[in-house]
Amino acid sequence: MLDIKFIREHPDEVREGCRKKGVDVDLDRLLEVDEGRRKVLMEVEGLRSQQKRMSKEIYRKKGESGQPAGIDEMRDLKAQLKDAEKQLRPIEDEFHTLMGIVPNLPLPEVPEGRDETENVVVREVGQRPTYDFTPRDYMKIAEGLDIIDTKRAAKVSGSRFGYLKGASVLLEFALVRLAIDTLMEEGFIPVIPPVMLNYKAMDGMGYLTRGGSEVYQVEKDDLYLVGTSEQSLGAMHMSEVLDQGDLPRRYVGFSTCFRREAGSYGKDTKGILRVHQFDKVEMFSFCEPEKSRDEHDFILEMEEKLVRMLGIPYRVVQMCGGDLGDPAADKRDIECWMPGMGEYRETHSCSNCTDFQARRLNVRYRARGQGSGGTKLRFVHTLNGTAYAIGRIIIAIIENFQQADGTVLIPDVLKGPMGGIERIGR
RNA sequence: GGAGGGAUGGCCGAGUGGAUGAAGGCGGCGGUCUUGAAAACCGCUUCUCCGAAAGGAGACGGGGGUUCGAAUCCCUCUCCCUCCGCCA
Repeated sequence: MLDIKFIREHPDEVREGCRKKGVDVDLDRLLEVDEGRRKVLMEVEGLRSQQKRMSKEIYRKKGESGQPAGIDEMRDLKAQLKDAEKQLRPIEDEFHTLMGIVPNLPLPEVPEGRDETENVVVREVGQRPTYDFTPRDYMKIAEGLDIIDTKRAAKVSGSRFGYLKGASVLLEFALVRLAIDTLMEEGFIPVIPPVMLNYKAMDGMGYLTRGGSEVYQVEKDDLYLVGTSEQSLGAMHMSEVLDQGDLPRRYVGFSTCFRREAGSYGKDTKGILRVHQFDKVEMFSFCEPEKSRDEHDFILEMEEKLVRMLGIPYRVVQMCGGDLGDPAADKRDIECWMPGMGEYRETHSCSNCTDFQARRLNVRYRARGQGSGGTKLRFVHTLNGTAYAIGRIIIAIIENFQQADGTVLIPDVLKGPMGGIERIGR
């Protein structure tokens, strides 16, 4: 959610931001409704003011001569007030609906562009491995090693599911532990959050407006399955006031993620690259507004560190305006090199959502002012970033460290947590 | 699933129809004292919306009702807690 005052005072900036994101919002209608709303609001408040005054008058004169005067007029006034309030309601409803569909504005430095084809590669890091054989696709290797089984998953669940088995399970736990240990050293608080959220929390994170079809809903209980623990981590401090001294407040969450993948029919249908259910370690940060750009850099730095630790070559990609979701003001991805596929594939993503989610969720902090003024409430900024999306990192490990004989070498940092084994074989 | 209790400011907690936006405490901010700090003492401190301002309105979990007037009475929904049952 944006600030209506900001929209009112900078309509062109908002229009420009929506254009850059490629989102069509009827701003003129919003401004018109806002104006009407304020007019009716003033009327209602005027009537209420009058009612209050008269009511006090009646109270003051109570003791005097029997039935107090003015009660009949009050009944009239009340009817009038009810009328005005009834008029206000649909206006308020439309106002909130329109406010809800205005996306966050992209930061000025976000490049122009319609979709992912116009994202900008910022840098490439690491040496791509060379092979004296033709590198295979990860699923071929994984099936050979019997560590990923999508066929049986299809039998019991449908397409876009998978069983991780044997060494891939150990790999998952090792990765989770590595991510949590690494991030705890940086002050992140580890969290295992709920994977089901109520409407208020899910809507507050801004993923039901556009992209709502991605979300699984448990209708009977009116709950939503998270697509990422970002959603439950961000909503954790809903309606709270944080202390300035506690910022930035950084969490590392581990959870299963659920995505309907509606609209991606035919895309990445094989294997576990794009599935309905996967596990992910995720970073989330609440910080002061002035510091969110730095915090964004910091989260990207953590992501790169985690990828470098594994020794996987990658590139950093700056999202263009058209490829940002509703809540993001800025977003950068990491794409890992996948030798089997012969291309870079997205494994990480970090976004600065500025105060967009904080406004919707009402997450504020008490800012210490100098002098006698004391303190002031302000909205925090929220940021999120992938630590490890387990499935995709397993893919990257298999593809990058595959051997001619179909085995996979284990990155040094993972050997210990995997019980000292050097490679995955049969 | 059954029975009961509860939801008030940043937090705890009083308040059962009228000047209460809300006692008291904690916390926070400022000050006195001190070499400095702590303690003690004094003062200030709810938030949101409308308005250029003066000022006005709203908010005691959400929604509705009764009343001239509701934190306070009634209805309803949600959430939390306790006990019993079931259960990983």
